[in-house]
Amino acid sequence: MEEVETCPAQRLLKMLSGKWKAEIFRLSVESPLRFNTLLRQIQGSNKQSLATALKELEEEGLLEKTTIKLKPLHIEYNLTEKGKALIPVFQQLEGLS
Amino acid sequence: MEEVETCPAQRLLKMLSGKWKAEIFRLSVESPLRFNTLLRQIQGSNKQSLATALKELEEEGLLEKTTIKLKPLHIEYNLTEKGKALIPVFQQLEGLS
DNA sequence: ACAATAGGTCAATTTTTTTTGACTACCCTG
DNA sequence: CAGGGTAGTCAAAAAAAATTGACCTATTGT
Repeated sequence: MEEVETCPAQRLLKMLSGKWKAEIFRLSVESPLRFNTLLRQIQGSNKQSLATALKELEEEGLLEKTTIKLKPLHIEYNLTEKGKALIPVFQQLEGLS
Repeated sequence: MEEVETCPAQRLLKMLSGKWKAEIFRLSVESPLRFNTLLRQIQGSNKQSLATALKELEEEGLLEKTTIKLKPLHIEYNLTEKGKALIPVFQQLEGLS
């Protein structure tokens, strides 16, 4: 399908609007995320959806994936600077809810 | 389906993320909107989608519908105060795009 | 060695969103 | 009174997003 891209905020807005993204984002502000922990934290979600959401947030440059090579050897997702720049946007949205 | 509503920004975010909403919003900042004009302005859109988007934006309290009872007798959609409060949110989003 | 945990992928299905086309009804102009 | 503009609605179809269940690999703990 032909994407025409008129409004500059549209793409970002659409990317953020997936069913679990806002919640993932909110949790990422509190602490680094881990996949299975997230799966347990967000009731009603599922692997596939979380995997897709995390990948898209990563591709958008809002989260970054790090392999922690010590002790239990796991993966962490952290907010990037661009991600942190979105915090006030969420706060404003919450203020209007 | 059971909606659980965890993140407060989620509902608003989802409501704003429809395919044509950002563009409708952007145009509404410039001037009052009229249905058929919008249909011509937003290439690729269609009646049904615009009607749905306008209704949802209205229900959310971001736009208000007014019947202009003079001259050509038509309907206008204008940004409400709540709608105007969203302008800086869009600006921030555009800044990050 | 065995089972559990972590972090996923894939294909198929279901649900939601968007689009299409047909159809209304009310003015206004020539 | 015919044609055009305005502002829609409705049902059906198509497209996109979300969910399910099976499967997979690697690392740990016992």
